[in-house]
Amino acid sequence: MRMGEGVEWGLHCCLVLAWLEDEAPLSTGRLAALFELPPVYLKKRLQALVRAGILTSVPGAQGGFKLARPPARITLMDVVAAVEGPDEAFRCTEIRRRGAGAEAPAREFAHACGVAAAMRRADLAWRRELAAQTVADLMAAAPANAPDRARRHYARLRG
Amino acid sequence: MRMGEGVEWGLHCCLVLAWLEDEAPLSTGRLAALFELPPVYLKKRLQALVRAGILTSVPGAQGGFKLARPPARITLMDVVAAVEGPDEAFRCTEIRRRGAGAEAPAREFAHACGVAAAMRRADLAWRRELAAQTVADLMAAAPANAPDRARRHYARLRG
DNA sequence: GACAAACTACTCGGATAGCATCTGTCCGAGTTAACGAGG
DNA sequence: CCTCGTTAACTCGGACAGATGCTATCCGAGTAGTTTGTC
Repeated sequence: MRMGEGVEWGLHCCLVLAWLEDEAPLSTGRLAALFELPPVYLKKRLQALVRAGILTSVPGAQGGFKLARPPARITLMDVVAAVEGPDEAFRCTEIRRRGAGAEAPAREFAHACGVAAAMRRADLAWRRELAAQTVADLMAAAPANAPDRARRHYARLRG
Repeated sequence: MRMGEGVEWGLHCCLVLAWLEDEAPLSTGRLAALFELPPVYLKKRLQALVRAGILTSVPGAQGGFKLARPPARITLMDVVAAVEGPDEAFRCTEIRRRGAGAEAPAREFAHACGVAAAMRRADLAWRRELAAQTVADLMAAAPANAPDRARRHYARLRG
């Protein structure tokens, strides 16, 4: 059970986009250069964030990406769901109905499987924790000089 | 980010092993027949539970698997970690050090990356919820006649 | 100098390989229980 | 009746294909800003 690296990329990109909001929009190439990431593949991931309504894309020359709403209103849950998909990790295949369960009365399956319910409880706790943290919180936790460093590095890319 | 079906299989098998404790050990074939699962692949997953110390295997004729300790002392976290591996879903690749971060002083990386810390917080909430539930809790939540049905179905397999 | 057309730079979306992991199967080695032969 | 060796059933561990999803790249289509050409 492993999470793709697109989540890490997406969150760091949201952070940079929040710091360099006045430089917006930032192109894929510049954004990729800030973290030495493969530009084309990063673009694919950013497009997922656009589809989810977290970023907006500006086409044309000097185009790029910018945040669709203030950092305080972008939760980590939003980004994870956008990149990894909305469905939960555990998928119940209802094996309780197979084999020995085949002869059980149908009403016994009216309520959810106990195993699935337990896994769902854990999944909800995970989602609740992700939804409680925003990109603004990440900005507050970052080193004080990180924004300036990103801004300088970005200016060098433009020059 | 999807979890393999081995977790579902493992939990249901632990449940059956707890119900039919006096019939132990249960062979892979019989256990697989109770849920109509591919026997050989199920065995591979059960071996993972043995390596984790959740089950014990009895070799030889009339051999099979049984619980290594009482159901109340087997948490869902134990089973998930045994089947899916112990490492957490989010893996920080330290992209903060690449590109713009390359010129930052080394001491800035002494504490963990904010993004990784946030994801870790959610992961811990997930693990805490899994560790708080045991196989005994699953037994209590299951339908009252499910154990008897499993026992009858199992007796038919032996006959 | 003003306007329009062509041009450039960029993004979007899909199509396409390469790779890793998950799913599933097979086989040989080792272990135990049951059975049978011999004393 | 007891003992020992053989047979059978089972598990363990690893080795080996197929399927699925993730990583990564490329190309054509569309859009906005810029440049060039014409009046």
